[in-house]
Amino acid sequence: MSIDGQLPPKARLLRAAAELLANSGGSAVSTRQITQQAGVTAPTLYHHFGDKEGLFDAVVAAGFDEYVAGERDFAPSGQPLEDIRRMWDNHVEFGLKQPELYLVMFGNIRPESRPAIVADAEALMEEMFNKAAVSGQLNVPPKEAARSILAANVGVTLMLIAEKVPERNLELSAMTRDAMIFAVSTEQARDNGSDDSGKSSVVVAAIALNAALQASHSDQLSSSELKLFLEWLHRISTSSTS
Amino acid sequence: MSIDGQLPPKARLLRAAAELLANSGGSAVSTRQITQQAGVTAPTLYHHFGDKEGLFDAVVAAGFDEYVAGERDFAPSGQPLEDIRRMWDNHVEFGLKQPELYLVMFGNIRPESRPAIVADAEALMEEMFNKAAVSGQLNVPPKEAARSILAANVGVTLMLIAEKVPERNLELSAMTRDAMIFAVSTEQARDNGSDDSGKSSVVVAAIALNAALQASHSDQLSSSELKLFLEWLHRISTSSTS
DNA sequence: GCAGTTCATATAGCGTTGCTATAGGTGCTA
DNA sequence: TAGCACCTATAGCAACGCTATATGAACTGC
Repeated sequence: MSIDGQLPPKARLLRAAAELLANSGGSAVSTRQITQQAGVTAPTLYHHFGDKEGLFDAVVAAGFDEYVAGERDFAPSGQPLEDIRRMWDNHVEFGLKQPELYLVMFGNIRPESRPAIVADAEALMEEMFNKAAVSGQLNVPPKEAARSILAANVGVTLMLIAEKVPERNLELSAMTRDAMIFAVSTEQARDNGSDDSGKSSVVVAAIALNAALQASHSDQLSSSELKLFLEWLHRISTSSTS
Repeated sequence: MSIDGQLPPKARLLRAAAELLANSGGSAVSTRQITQQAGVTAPTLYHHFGDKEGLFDAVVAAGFDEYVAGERDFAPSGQPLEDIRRMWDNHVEFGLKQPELYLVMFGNIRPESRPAIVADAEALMEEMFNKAAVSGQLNVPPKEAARSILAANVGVTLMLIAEKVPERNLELSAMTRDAMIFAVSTEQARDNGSDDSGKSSVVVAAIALNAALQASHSDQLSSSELKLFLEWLHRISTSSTS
């Protein structure tokens, strides 16, 4: 199962490490696995990459190029905030598509040691926020906005990765994304008081009622009634959120 | 350097693990270190805790108690959203005070394996959001709000931990916190005379929901369902919930 | 008081990990 | 051909998580 062919050992090591990482399923990947799959022996790895972390950094660098490509490849829409929204989604998508690589990049956290890649990602996002700031759409400095959004973006992505696939709910991402972007922006489209105010008041009321019922051990309703009742409330409160 | 004294080996192991973890400075802690410092041998560890992760889980459980104590120990201000704000700050403070322990609790992420502790923390926060929902201060379901806020809270805390101490800027936390809380809240609750919040809100919410349902041609429910539903709402809203 | 049982700890060692001291091969320039 | 970098392999070290096995201690039933 080794990677034969004409590639030089260094490239074979990179490729083997990336493949094993992608298929590891969360368990650790050993240097012996990597060198065996690459068809080389241990000293070759350490000659080219110094140590295991060096190899992983190199893999991450390649992964980051892919990440950056995803972050840049859409045409600027002229609306920086819309671009940032897409940046967020690209970030989450990248994390869910390659969770192991993402975890090496963003999940390998140790106190007071900030991976260079985080700074790079932050710079990428700050660059985008600068455009928003130029057009007066920001109410906080771009740097702060980028740091804040990236932190939330990483937090959401990590939480989604930790969840089992069938339970992953991208609403979490969309909601957090919009909340954060709105918070740093100057747009005031919050309360239009227009048509959907009726709808949203249903939602608010249903949510409040639902919570109140769960809080008080309501003996107004039998348990089976209550169950159905709550199910309806849930249907209402989740169906009409737009 | 071993922990002598009268404590049973199990407690000594827990204590040694917690101490070593707190002083590890980010590097890994081995079972040999732990057993040596505890003054026992390896099989004792595995007899009591199964494996290394079991021991760490036990340490985390103790750490979580401390975390929960921090999250609960302030008196409810009567303003749930204000309490949530303090919850957020407690979370960050806990993470910065004991980064290694925090990383074991919230930073040990693997795909599709969600640590039980995350679910616990989420439940704790959801509980608080339920109170906010009761007083009609939420515009999203409490569960979604809790997940979203917790994700952002963890993301911010991890990012702060990764930064070198002198560069840590708590503005990042405050800003993200307020952004998230604002986003899930119904900002209208500001000028409420807070009198009619609480238990009677069941009635208020039920009435509001009732009116809203009748106003909109709700096609979420069938007509017979709606009839029964409204009957229940009537029962609830005309009786006093304890 | 004594055998039987269970719990708790120790001795010794297995297999794997990341990594390296040393040496040998390969291809280039002179 | 000689010399010199560069690259790779053999073999093995120390540390890791973990365990098969055995021994001691404490309690139970008769």
